[in-house]
Amino acid sequence: MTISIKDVASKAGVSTASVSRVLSGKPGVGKKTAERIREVIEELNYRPNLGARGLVKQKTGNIAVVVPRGSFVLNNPFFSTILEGVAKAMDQTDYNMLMSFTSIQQKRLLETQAVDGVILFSPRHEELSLEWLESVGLPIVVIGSYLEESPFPCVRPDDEDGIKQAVTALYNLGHRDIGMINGPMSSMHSVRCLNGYKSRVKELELDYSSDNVLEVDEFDVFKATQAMKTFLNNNKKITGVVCSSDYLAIGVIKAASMIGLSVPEDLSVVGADDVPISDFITPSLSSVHVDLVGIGKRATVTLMNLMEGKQIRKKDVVFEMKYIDRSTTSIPKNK
Amino acid sequence: MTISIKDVASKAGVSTASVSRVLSGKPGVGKKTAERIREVIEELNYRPNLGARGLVKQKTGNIAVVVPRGSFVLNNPFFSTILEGVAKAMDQTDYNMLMSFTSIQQKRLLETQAVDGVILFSPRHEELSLEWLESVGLPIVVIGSYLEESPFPCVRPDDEDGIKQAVTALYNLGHRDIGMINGPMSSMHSVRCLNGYKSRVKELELDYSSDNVLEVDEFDVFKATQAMKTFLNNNKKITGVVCSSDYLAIGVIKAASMIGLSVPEDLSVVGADDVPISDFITPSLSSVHVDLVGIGKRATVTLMNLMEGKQIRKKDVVFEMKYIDRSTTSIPKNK
DNA sequence: TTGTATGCGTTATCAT
DNA sequence: ATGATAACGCATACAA
Repeated sequence: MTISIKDVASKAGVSTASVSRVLSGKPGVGKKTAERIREVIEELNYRPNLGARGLVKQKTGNIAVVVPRGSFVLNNPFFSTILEGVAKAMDQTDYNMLMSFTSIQQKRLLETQAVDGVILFSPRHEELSLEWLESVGLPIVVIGSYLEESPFPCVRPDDEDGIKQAVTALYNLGHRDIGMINGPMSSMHSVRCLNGYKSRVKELELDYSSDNVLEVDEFDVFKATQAMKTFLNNNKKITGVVCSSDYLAIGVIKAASMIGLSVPEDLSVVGADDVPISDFITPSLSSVHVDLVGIGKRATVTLMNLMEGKQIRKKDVVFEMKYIDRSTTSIPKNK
Repeated sequence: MTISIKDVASKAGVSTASVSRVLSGKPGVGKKTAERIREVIEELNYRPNLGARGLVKQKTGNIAVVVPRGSFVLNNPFFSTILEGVAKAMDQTDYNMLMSFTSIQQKRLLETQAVDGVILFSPRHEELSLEWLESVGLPIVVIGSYLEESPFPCVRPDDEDGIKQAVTALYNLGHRDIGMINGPMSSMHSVRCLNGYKSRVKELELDYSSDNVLEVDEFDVFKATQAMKTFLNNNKKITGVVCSSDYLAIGVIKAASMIGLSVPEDLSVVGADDVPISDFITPSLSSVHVDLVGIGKRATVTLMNLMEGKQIRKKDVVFEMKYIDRSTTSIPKNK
């Protein structure tokens, strides 16, 4: 019993064409008739059917937000903060946000002409194939970088430099044995972070050893914490650690406390990305800040431009990072 | 240049009707022709246009997840954890998740026949009018309770009992001066929590005073923290506080640390809902646990049933809560 | 079993 | 300025 354009047309005594014209604000309809039509629309509380419109215009009016790795991400403040930016920017447009978490959903979403464009949160190598992504032929903007050879515009933090700043900050405090907690190397993000760590450590003429870096999977918080515990136990000389995410940093703090190390007295910890909660927990987390909300907004705007056929100036937009000194870092204790 | 059902029909040398039939797995098509059609579909990599299908079937295939109060919620683990449950359950269905954060978006989404049903995160009184919600005539399930007179099925934590348990736990530890940090009373949740606090305090024959409860708006974290500081300063006799959410509890811990109170030595803190990060921070937060993911799942399943026209047995599903003793609570210090 | 024809709610083209 | 009418891509009632 939905009310259609025909209903308002007949009630207003005009053709559907005219109604459609006033609906889309197109010229070619008399002032008086237009007025009458508007009244009827109001009266009947008519709302156009977006699906039908989409059918003829070949546009759906919604864009897909594709986040791999399951719904886990929702509880990761890194993602949710960027998502906040995406949502805010999207509110400025006429598009709706279609979220999908599983690959089955994602495939269906992108293949069934259900969206006009997609925002893709950087998948890992094994997750979404570049080939398939290209084959769907949709405008795509990726957040957080994917593969080097990806043809899609990308918006991301300068994570490599971020980690460098973190190492430097620790060094300046007097730390000489600096460890690193990283995510899995199947993600470009982790690769970049490791690069940053390595190169800065060498620049500072500290000795680099793979023993000092721990690679964990953030999905399994429990396993990750366990790994950190043994890592810290096996590397007693480490006085400070940099992490590739705040999430991991919070885990390290927990692991440290479990084995009787206090932060920052016994161990300095710095995170990365500076998610909102990092300033909120006690002690507040030293981190390398980046405008995550801005990244989400920028990605959305870029996608809009892409969909309008505009030329994209920068195919790779990187947001600068900045070290924030808070309460999980201090001068190393003499051992 | 999208490929349609006609293309596969002609290439297979059959009518679109037959193609449509195999597509929807309906009987009435020969084994051999069906096979041929399937081959062509594969060959052409044909995918049905969901919009067109929706037009004729009067279904869109997606459901709206309506979260009021802006994208703020994304960074609130309470919401994102429930959302995780919604997403997981949704993955089991053929529906897509359309998220909306602003009221303009929400109106458009629900009015333009863009969705078949909606999951509504409990709005505050002033946000979404019951009248309007009913007028759109969509199947709606609300999460976390809305208005008493709401006709929509609802899934929520037993927050009233949760707060009672929190008060009791503190009492059993020896606390006699127990404060409360609550959200704004425009939300049913806060109303319920206050009720629980009041009634249990009276049952325990502690004296109730409105001076002992602070009402803050969780949106403005900064302001909230400030308010908590002055609250704690003005109520030195309080040795323990219960909070209507873990989010607030984390804030209290920060406020306490700012004015030199240590948790739990000087002040015991209990949260509510037990979001994942609460067990992860240091010291880990004592809280009243509830299966948030389960709530999300349950709401989704209920919505599915509602859309299928099934009779809903329980119009009000409440999930029980259970106190979890962790590290932010202890025996009160003698003053 | 298979095909034809119509309609779903719009927009757009072409007449008038 | 206005109105028929043909698409859009699909499902289905009805014929064959």
